Amino acid sequence: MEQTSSDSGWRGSQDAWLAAAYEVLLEAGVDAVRILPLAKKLGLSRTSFYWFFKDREELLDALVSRWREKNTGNLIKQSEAYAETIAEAMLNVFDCWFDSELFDAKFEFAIRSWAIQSPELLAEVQRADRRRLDALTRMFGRFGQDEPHADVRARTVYLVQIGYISMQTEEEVSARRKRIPAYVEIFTGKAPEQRELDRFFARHGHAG
Amino acid sequence: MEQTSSDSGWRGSQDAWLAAAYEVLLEAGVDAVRILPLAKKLGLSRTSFYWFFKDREELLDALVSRWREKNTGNLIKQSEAYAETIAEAMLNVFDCWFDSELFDAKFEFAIRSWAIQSPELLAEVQRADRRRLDALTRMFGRFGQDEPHADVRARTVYLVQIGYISMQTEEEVSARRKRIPAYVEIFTGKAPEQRELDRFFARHGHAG
DNA sequence: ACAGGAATGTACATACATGTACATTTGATG
DNA sequence: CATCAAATGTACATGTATGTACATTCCTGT
Repeated sequence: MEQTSSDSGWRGSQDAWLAAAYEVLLEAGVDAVRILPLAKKLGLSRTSFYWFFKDREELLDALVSRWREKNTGNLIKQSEAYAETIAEAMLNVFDCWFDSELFDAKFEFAIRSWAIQSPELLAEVQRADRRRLDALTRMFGRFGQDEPHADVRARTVYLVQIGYISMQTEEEVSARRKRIPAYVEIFTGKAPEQRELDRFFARHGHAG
Repeated sequence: MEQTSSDSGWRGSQDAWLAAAYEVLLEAGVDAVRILPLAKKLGLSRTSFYWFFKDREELLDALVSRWREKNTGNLIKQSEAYAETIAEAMLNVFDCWFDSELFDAKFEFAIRSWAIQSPELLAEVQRADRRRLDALTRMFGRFGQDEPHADVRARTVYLVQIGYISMQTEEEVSARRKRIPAYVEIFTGKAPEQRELDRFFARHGHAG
């Protein structure tokens, strides 16, 4: 069985370095992800890093892989989930914005900021954008929107979220929750039914 | 009279360094804004930089000032411009997204990415967000939206744009132009009149 | 044409990062 | 408990950045 950092007797591990790198990436951007500071953070010698990674680049690649595997897959899955109405479908997608297991917003922003200085990463981010937008467009298509409207509605939903992430706001969940009905109405052109909202809030463990 | 770089007999100038810094900031992010590379870019000795700026920080501050003065002011102005209908008001705001004199999207993104590693800058960006959102909310309020809807509509408009910027897409203007009617409809809940669109396109020098 | 400030360049001290070579310590296993 | 690979640490060579001191060159105005 594969060992994780916590139960091997050693202080360091590939995972520990990666976890530290992830934290720093989210808090301060790629350029702050440097081996020496990470070593200090972990209380390890800088050079033992090289036991787990060939060099800094390999660490950064590992961060990108982590992002790739998490965010895009779940968003597409949610936009393809079963729904009776467009409002319900919309709320399935909203799950991503309220469940950090499904979509890691801070990570997403850090990656996009990083892409400004890396053409390869930018290309990859744009591939992800296209896949996500396509999935959302198909969702609106399934509920009867014609092509141009489905496209622009998909963009609206997606870009509002990407924009929200880029604002780096720290808000109470309750404040964000209040906007949900209005967002659903604007995004889909139709106000959601109360029972649809109830189902959504129930999923997210809010008493009501 | 104040001299600008081009007509003083000197090769360097505060403006030349700032312009180079601006370019690099947009292309590669803050961490690429370093004096030595800038000097190479300008074909000057690194140290003559210190004639114009105390240190790197002063240069970075100048970049922030530049951003502050440009983007926020114009966006607010456009959202307060005269309009007969909400669609027309919306299109006044759209001016910003189609005229780089009014709003510098790449600059905006570079600043936001920078903010990830600078709490002071983040605070300033968030102040700007608030001012801009308030102006947009007031705009929707003037056209009869009640508070919660005006707020969420303002957010939708603003976040779509911030999200678009964050995608770092390079698109033909024509592709973006096609989406305008659908966006106006989604953002305001009402399709724009043809004459309103005509007025908009005329402003932006498209034959029709 | 020359004085004097504006601008540039050279040289130096320093800081912080990377990565490699090699020695040392640590922990699991027989 | 001895062994051996896993993990850590020390030392060194190198690269790239910063900022200061000081000398030099260049433009402008008289």
